[in-house]
Amino acid sequence: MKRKSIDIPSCDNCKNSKDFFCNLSEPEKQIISEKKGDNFYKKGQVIFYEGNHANGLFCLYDGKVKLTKLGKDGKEQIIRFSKDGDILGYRSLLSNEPYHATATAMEDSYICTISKEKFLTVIEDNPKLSFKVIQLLSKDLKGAEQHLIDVAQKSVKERIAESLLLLQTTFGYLADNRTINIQMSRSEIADMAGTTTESTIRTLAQLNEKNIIELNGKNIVINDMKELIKCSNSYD
Amino acid sequence: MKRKSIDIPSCDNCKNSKDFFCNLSEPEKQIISEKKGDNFYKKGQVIFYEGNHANGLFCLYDGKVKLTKLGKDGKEQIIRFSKDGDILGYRSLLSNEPYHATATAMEDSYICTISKEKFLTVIEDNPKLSFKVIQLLSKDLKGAEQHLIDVAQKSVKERIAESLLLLQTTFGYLADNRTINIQMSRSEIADMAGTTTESTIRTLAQLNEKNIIELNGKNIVINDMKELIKCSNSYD
DNA sequence: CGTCAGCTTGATTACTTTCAATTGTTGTGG
DNA sequence: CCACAACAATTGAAAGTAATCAAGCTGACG
Repeated sequence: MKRKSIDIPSCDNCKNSKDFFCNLSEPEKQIISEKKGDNFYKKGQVIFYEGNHANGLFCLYDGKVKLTKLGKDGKEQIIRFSKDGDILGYRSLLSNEPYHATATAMEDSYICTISKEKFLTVIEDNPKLSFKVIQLLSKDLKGAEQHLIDVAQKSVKERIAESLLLLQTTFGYLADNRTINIQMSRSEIADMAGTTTESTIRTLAQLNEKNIIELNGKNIVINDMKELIKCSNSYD
Repeated sequence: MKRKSIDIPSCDNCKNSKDFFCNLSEPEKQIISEKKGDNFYKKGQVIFYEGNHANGLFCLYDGKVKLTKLGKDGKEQIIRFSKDGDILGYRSLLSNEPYHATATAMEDSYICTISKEKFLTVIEDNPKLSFKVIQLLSKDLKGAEQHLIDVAQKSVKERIAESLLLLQTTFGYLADNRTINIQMSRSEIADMAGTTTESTIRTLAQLNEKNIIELNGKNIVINDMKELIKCSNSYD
């Protein structure tokens, strides 16, 4: 099994210390970082399953994760992504409910685990951390509601364009500044846009035809961002 | 203008004191309840508009409210409902963003307003209130994600059935224990299910045909709950 | 070099929307 | 109280969109 060669996780390098956990006092940081579990997840490996009980918080040190929910006839729907510096699983943990979605590594990832107890200890005495959680939830909720309205009202073509734009804003470009920095199968893109693999393929082919995007296997290059936005019919 | 004859709002009778604000100390309750604005909203009246700046928290004493977002070509999408004892507008207030949705009274309603400053003062020193907010957001997020997957994967018939079920669980029945306790136009139901008015009418007619529901003008009676659930293809 | 999974394409079918026309309801002013 | 206007609900027919089904194709890998 090949591993990405990255530094071994340390909270000092972790983007989360600068963001989510930035308001922690030194003792609090100690509590969080000592004896945290840190794990390597291979591409495709599941971090937690929808319906399972939540007993920890996941801290994404490096990698890319998709959150999916099972829908009608077992069809998967991608509801959100996480990447370096994101926190995962805080919602189920705080509302004391089972995970509502399944988290899967989209590429080899390093993810640390913070136990429920430690996290709750720290958050109880730290209103600023609560506030961070509120902000995260607000952001997720806003995203979910926007996604909802997109799926409800847009055509397949518009949803595919929208999905590509979301992938770009979420994961950015490769070094060439043109290729979206994530590889997904056609069926994963379909799960994201809420359509079928076949329709996804046809739509991507159309966009390729018009030189709006360029397809290199699983790499997708955005040639004409302006036109892609127009295709997505964004109204915000 | 006719008004529903209800008691004038008092925090003592308000469901929110027993729920959202239940952990407040007496002095805190004083701060919140003194000089709060309380207002009557006529059916159809807008409480706040998408895009406007948030400067207060709304406390729904009595009534029913729909939250809508504008989508493609100005088509409305209903994203959520609020009713007696619900809090509105906390998200935009806490994340210091403009309202992301428009709130409209679906029937005559009494809604109190708590100023931003007062609310922030109280929440800063009250972790339990923060936690309440986190729980509300979690619940909304869960609902939005479920709604997303429903709209993305279900047929119009399933979505209409689902919408009726949601209306029932949200607003309950009238005294007869069979009629859904809310009146909506066909186009509002369409905005909820993410379809057109015509399709909504046809689908409701079908359900009526099969004696699963009964249509009395704007009143909808659920005759066969079991079958309606089956129609909605609920998988949870 | 064969196999398997993912990708692609075409044809057909099913479902929804759209458009147009009609009927029904409600509120208002005379 | 009636007539009218405005809006909501309904119905039918036609057009469009996307899903489904079936069949090749391709590339990675043992």
